[in-house]
Amino acid sequence: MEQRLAPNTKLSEASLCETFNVGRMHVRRALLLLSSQGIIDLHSNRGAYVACPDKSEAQDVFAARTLIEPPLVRQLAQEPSEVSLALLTEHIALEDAARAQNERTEIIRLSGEFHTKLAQATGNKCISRMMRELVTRTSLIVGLFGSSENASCPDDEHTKILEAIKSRDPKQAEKLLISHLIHIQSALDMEVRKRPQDDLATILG
Amino acid sequence: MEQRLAPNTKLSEASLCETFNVGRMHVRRALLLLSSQGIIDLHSNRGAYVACPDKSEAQDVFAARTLIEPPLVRQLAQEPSEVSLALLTEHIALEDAARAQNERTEIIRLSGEFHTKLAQATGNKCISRMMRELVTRTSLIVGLFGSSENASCPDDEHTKILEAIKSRDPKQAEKLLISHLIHIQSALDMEVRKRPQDDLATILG
DNA sequence: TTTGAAAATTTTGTCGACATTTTTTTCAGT
DNA sequence: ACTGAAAAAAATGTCGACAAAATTTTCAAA
Repeated sequence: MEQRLAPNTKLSEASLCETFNVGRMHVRRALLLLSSQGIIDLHSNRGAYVACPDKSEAQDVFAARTLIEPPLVRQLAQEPSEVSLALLTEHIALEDAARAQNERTEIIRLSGEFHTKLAQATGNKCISRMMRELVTRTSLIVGLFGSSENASCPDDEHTKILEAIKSRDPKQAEKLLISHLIHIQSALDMEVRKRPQDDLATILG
Repeated sequence: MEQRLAPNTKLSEASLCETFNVGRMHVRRALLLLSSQGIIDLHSNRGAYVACPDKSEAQDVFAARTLIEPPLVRQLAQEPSEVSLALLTEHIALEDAARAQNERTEIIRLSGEFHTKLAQATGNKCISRMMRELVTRTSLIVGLFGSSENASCPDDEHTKILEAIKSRDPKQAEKLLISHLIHIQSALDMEVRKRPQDDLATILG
């Protein structure tokens, strides 16, 4: 989620055991679950690697989000609960703080998490789970295909979406969200992918 | 998917090992994956049980489907591939055949699978996977809350949806699908749930 | 130096044994 | 009989050892 692990990074069981001080069984369980979420790939007899989505997979993720998020936000803007609005407002504050302090990994994580929280605001566990998975995979894709600069810096787009929700304006919220998704996509270059990379222990410390 | 295993049925590791002639490791892996899909519940130190969704969870599943499937079908009806149409047509034939021969489990399975195949027809792997999970859980819910008679017998509703898609009529396809979903829901009684039940080995043979 | 096959090492996959927890059974006391 | 605590049985969780596969290294020949 924080893009600290580059796609194709090998996740060997031994390293993970050492890093997290747990037995192989726990590591294997975790890897199995992550692979079921499309976050890592499990190659038989060859180990686990951070997933490296190709163009087609990336398009599928965005198409799925384009299908789900607009009706989701529309619905949310119809009758948002006060609690949800408060949580989202709080989240925006965190995003701003992270941006102010220029904390790259934090910005990336929170940036995705906003969308997860939109889904949580519906109060629907299925939808939350689906969005969480889609957002995680999006993070991977942005890390792979994103131009290094503007790596998912929607600046105030989240703020505007939340404002539309607050003013109970479904049409506007949906419209802003759609253009937000398009904006994220347009910052990607699906043809050129970055270099796969290396050393696990160094990264996770 | 075929509703042969009632909610709350205990799935003990030993039984599963015997039934499928595999080691405990394989059984445990399978159980973990099934639990990640919400099909079974894993209680720590107490084993695996077929999930028994409560009213709220059931509503979440239907709300998720109501959110996703209409735009999905709308999109599909805009430009369906010939291959997809052929597959769906073929599927309807299977459904009719099963109904003609009155094969209960087959009817139930195919009935859900139609929706999965609608998702597959979009060619989007994410969407397919999400729908497959939602459909599976729906099957469980219908088994739990459904009045025993008309257990998911949409008769010709699937046929009509497919016809709307064939005639490139997104609005109509969406409309039919929405009422289809409502129809399924209305056959449920969320208040009265059926008896939890028993014996695994007998059922799976 | 380069190539390629064989050996050595490392890594993953599977199984069985044991510890822990839960469930069932037993059995004494009311 | 009925209750409830103790004992027995059964089930789950975890670990280490070994087998199988993949990767790296070694080393001889071109």
